[in-house]
Amino acid sequence: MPDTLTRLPSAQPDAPVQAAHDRVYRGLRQQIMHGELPPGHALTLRGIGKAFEVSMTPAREAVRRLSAEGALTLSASGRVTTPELSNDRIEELAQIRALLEPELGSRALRRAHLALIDRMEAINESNARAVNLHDPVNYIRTNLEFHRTLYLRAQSPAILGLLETVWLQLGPTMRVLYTRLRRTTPPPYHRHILEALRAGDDAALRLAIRTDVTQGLKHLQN
Amino acid sequence: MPDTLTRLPSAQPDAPVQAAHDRVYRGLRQQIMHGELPPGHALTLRGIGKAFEVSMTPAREAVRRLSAEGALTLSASGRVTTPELSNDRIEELAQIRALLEPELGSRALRRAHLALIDRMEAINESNARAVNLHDPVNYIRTNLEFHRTLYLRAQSPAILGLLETVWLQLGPTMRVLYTRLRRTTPPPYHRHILEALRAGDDAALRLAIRTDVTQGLKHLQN
DNA sequence: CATGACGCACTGTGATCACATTTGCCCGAA
DNA sequence: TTCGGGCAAATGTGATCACAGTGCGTCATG
Repeated sequence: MPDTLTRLPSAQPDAPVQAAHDRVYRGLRQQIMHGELPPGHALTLRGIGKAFEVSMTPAREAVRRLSAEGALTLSASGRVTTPELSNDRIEELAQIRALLEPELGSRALRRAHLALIDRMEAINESNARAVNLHDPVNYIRTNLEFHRTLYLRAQSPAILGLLETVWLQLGPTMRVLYTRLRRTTPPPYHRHILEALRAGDDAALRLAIRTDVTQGLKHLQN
Repeated sequence: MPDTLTRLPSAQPDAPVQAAHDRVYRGLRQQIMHGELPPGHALTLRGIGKAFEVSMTPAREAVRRLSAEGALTLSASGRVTTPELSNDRIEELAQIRALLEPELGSRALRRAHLALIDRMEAINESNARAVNLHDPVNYIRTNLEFHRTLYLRAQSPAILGLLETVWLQLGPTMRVLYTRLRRTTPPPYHRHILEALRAGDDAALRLAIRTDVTQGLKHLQN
C-alpha cells in the first residue's frame, strides 16, 4: 500500500484524488493516443504495474478499460498488445472521422470566436515545428490538439467522446505513418480550415476538415 | 474456485471457453442494452458477483469495461449505476444514430438480397407482437435486431461497433420511453425501410432510417 | 544445417483479505 | 415535524497469492 500521503487531497482543490487505476489508465491512454507505442507492441500487467508503481490489480483495470475502447487488443489468451490495424479497418476508421469531424466542426463554427482561431493558429505553428523536427509524437499531439480545440466548441460531448476513441485506435498506426513519411511541410488543409472558420463558411469548413482527415490516412498503403 | 468442469471445452466446438469476467460482461451488457434495468439502477460488485456466482474480481472487470462503453456510470466514490441521461445527452446520442445508421443502411443496400429482407420482415413481426403485449424488453430487443440484421450486411464492423455502444447507453432510457408510451402499433417507418430496400432506393432508405431513429426518441420530453 | 519436441519462465485469471470511505438510518434536540 | 449528528453496515480499492495456460528458447535428433 502506498504512502497515505498520496491519498490526501492534492494541492489543486478541484483535482479529485485520482484512484491508482485511473492514473494508470490516463498514462497509458496518452502514450497510445500520441503514438508513443508502435502497433503490435506487447504489454504485461506486471510490467505496467511496475512502471506506475502499483500492483497488478489497477493495471488490469486500466487495460480492461482501454481494450473496451479499442486502444488495446487482447489475444485469446489475454495477452495485451497495441492494435495492428488491417487496411480495411484503417479505412473504416478514417471514414468515421470523415463522418463525425465535419459535423463537429460545423457545430463549432456557429460558436467560434477570434480567440479560438488564434489559439488554433498557435497550435498549428507548434505542429509545423514538430514536422520540421521529424517528431512524430509531438506531431500527432499537436495535430489532435488542433482538431480538439475546435471541436470542444461544438458542445457535443458524446460525439467528441466517440471521436476520441477513434483517435485512440489510430494512435499506434499514426505513429508508423508519420514516422515513415518524411515531410517538411505541415498539413496543408489546416490553413483551409482556419480560412473557412474566419470566413464563417460552413460548406468550405466541412470540406476542408473532411479532406484533412482523409488525406492524412490515404498515404497509408501497407 | 469453481468446478474444473466449467473450464473444459464446451460441447459446441467453436464456442471459446469464456472467462468468468467475459460471461459477466455479456450478461450485464444484454440486460442493459435490452432495457431490463431502469436508469439510475444501482449495482454492487458483490451483488453482481453473487448473481453470476463469481468473486468481486471478475465483476469489477466487467463493470470497468461496461463503464468504458458508457453502459454504466461510476460515481466519484466508485458506486455503479445505470446512466440517467440528460435531455441534451439523449438528443446528442439520437443525432449520432441519425448520422451513423443511414450510412450503414446505405452500405448494406448494395449487398442486400431477398433472404435478408425476408428475415427483417420476420423480425418486424416479432416486434409487432411485443408491442401488442406491451413488453418493453422484447420490443427493444427485436427493434435492435431489426436494425442490426440490416447493418451487419454493411460489412463495417468498426462503425457497427461504435453504434452498439450508443445503443448500450440508450438502453435504460429506452426502457422508460417504451414503458411510458402505450402504443399498439409497431414503428411505422420499419415498413418504409423495407420498401426502400426492395426498391433499391438509397435516398429513400437513408431518409426512412433517419426518420425511424429520430422519431422514436423525439417522444421523450422529460 | 534444419526441424521438432521438451521444459521452464512468464503471463493472465480469479479468490480472498484488509482497509478507508461512503451511505443510510436512527435517535435526539430544536 | 424537521434538522443534524453519529454510528454501523455496506461498498469500492488495491495487494497478494495460487494456479493453469502460453510461448519461447534450447537442445537433441534427423
